[in-house]
Amino acid sequence: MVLFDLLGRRWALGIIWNLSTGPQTFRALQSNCDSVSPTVLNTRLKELRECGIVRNGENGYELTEEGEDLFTYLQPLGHWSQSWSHAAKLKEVQ
Amino acid sequence: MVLFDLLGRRWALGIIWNLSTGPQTFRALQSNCDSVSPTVLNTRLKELRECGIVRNGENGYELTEEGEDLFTYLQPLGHWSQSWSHAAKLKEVQ
DNA sequence: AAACGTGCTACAATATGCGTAGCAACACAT
DNA sequence: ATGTGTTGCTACGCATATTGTAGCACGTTT
Repeated sequence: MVLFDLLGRRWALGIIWNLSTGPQTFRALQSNCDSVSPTVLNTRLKELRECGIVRNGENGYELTEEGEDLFTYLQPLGHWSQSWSHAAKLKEVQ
Repeated sequence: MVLFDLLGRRWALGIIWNLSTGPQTFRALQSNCDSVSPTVLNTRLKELRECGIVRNGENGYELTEEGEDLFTYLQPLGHWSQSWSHAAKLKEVQ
């Protein structure tokens, strides 16, 4: 339940998702996340760092081993969301 | 990304998680979610219903087929979170 | 009728997020 | 050394979201 509290905050999932493609600078991450305000981005990064999911490495922010691990469990959601948004759009049309 | 926006709202994940154990009444769900305020619970339920993840059935609120499907992808996160919170606690001790 | 549980709303207080501006530190070129 | 650029990040005021408490309207049971 603690995990849901952490992930159930705005942009937490998006940040992890974006970092899965590789290390990014603060600003790059910001623009990739639909221009989140730096205030929130910094807060989320701080939380995720404290939980050992993200770290500030050589090439900017990146997922830790635990973060990568978490992402592998998160990835299936991406596939599901595609078919889901597809079905949702079909319903809109009706 | 739309999915992350939906799930990245407070209690959205918790609601789905709780409903996975079976249908629940509004109030039961509320007390199981750490006494969320009814305002938020109702808002989340409305959103989740509009997205076809949750519905109001005979025995109270329950997951739709799509909701159940989503949960199967969510479930591995529960396992991961256990080992993760364990590791996190170990770090606190240090 | 009285008592209960149901889903849900109203309202004020608080927390959280957003958007903009801008700082300090560093790199590099002029 | 002075400008120019990028970096991570903070300050601040405003907007939105969430919380907590109270209570309504409805149906069922007593």
